[in-house]
Amino acid sequence: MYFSKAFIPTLKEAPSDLDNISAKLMVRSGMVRKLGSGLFELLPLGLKTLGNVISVIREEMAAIDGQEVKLPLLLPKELWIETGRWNVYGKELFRIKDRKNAEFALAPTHEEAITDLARSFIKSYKQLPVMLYQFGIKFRDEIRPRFGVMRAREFLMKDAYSFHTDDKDLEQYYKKVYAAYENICKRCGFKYRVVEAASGAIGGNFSHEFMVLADTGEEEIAWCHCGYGANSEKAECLEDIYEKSTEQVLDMEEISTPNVGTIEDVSKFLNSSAQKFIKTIIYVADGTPVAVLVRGDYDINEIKLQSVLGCNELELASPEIVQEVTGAKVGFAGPVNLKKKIKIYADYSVVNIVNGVIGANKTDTHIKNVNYGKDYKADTVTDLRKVVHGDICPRCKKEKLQFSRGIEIGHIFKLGTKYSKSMKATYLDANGKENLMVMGCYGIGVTRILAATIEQSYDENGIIWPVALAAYKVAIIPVDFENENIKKVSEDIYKKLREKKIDVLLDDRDERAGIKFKDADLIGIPYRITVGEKNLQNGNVEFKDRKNDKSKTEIIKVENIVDYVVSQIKL
RNA sequence: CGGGAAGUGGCGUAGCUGGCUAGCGUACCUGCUUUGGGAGCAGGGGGUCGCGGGUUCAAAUCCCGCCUUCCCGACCA
Repeated sequence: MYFSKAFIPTLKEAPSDLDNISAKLMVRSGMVRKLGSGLFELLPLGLKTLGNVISVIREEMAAIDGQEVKLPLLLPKELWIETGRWNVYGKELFRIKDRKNAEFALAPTHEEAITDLARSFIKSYKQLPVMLYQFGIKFRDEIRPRFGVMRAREFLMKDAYSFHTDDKDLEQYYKKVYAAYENICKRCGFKYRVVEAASGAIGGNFSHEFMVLADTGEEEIAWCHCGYGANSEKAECLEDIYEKSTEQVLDMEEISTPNVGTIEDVSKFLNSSAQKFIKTIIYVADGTPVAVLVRGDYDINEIKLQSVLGCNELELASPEIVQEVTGAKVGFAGPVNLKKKIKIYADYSVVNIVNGVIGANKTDTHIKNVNYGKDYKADTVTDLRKVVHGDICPRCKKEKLQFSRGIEIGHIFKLGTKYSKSMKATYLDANGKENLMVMGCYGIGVTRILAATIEQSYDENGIIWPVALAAYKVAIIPVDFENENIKKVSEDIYKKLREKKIDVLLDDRDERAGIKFKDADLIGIPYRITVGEKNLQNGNVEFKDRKNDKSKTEIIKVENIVDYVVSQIKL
């Protein structure tokens, strides 16, 4: 492509409504334009780069027998009613009506559609396993679109779904997908980490996230040198790490604590530490209030709680409900003498507290010297808190957990029969018996990969694309395109590289060399050939790797440059 | 949804407190000079100052409403 004919509107300054580095660079380099909050137009350069990401993914999917399909974006409500997600998915689901007033979902994901497809054609165990995937637009009415294309309301996802006869077969295939995803990460040049994750609204009980490491990432990863890694919202806390104090167990005593509701206030008031506290929080799970206990210096992990409760909707109880359940204002709840009988869920951290402090379920009153077993009991004691710095790795139980930030670019799930059950997707086994298909699903944020790559690979001049993803692998910069000799040599190199099937951008614009260098750097073209008068007099051109400092260039003979570039690209 | 900020040529912005020719940088067009890391000079085109209403002789500026965007907290590839 000749630059003068290319639609690559680069900008010197980024528009002020962009927040992070990758969004700014994507807009400045003319890859995308922002149309509205969470809405981006892909321009030729962006689409061409995205195409390279798609090619990489497609090859890896083909390698594990994935077959590509294309499903509608407009999905009938009925399918979503079948799985119950029409109601569960919430406000994030775009819902629209047609002229007949029939309702549709703008697809945020495609489990319903694919399961419907599978059940209509797959009848026999002989047809299994099968994996179908697509590159499809997804719509999600995000609470807060952010970070350019990383959290957009409309984005491109590669979503894959596999169908199996049983768990064992799924397990084997899951491992293959895992490996394919690792290949994709490697080919995109990512520094990444695979972590255990919570599965959220998609469902299932087992999943892995592929995290691209970047300080600007939205996710926090907890990991250990022993190999353990988990999304911090999923990372487990051990049961037996809480020492039991040897102080003498005392009897409960009510104390007046007027207007001191928060843990901080009460510990000051009692001259005690937050570790003595049993924080009691009232939640409403699918309409039913529950009490949740955690040690005062920890926080409840709502994702763990939701999974323990097995509920669809979980929210903090309103002050009215707290009043109704405890008989006191917010801030004075405790597990002893709850006014209304509700289930109590306790985190491991509270059990060993000796002579603890709790709310008395009476406004402006606390109780001290509370002991588990003697004074109260929970219905369930389990892991309910967030991990914190200093926690021990739950796997090796030796080292402290490390924390990093990451961008989630892929997520793979073992769905089991969650969807095949609700949608009655069955097959006949060798004995003629009907069974539910066992499913897995596997997503990659394709547009997000572009942003994630940039977050990991840029400098003060712009993007540095890995060769595999770069829209143009080589930029040819004639210092003066009016100069016949320079022009001839540039065009000659251009032609020869094109013959080698290499994408090249020849900057034939009537601009000063400085502008051409700046644009090539901004766009992030991995290799640059500069054709200038001085070097040409000696039969040379200049070669530069974008990754290197600008002073670091190589002088190459004109007749060797094409082969040299080809050898560099293959490296 | 709650809390904060902002909307002025393509992009970045000044002007708004204290109403009265809408300015600067950059980008764009023309010409001359320049020519290896975002050149200089001269000339030029482009803005219903987010939208609607109000106050006023007069509104980018003051008042009311709406819309949009961004930032901080509950979703997820």
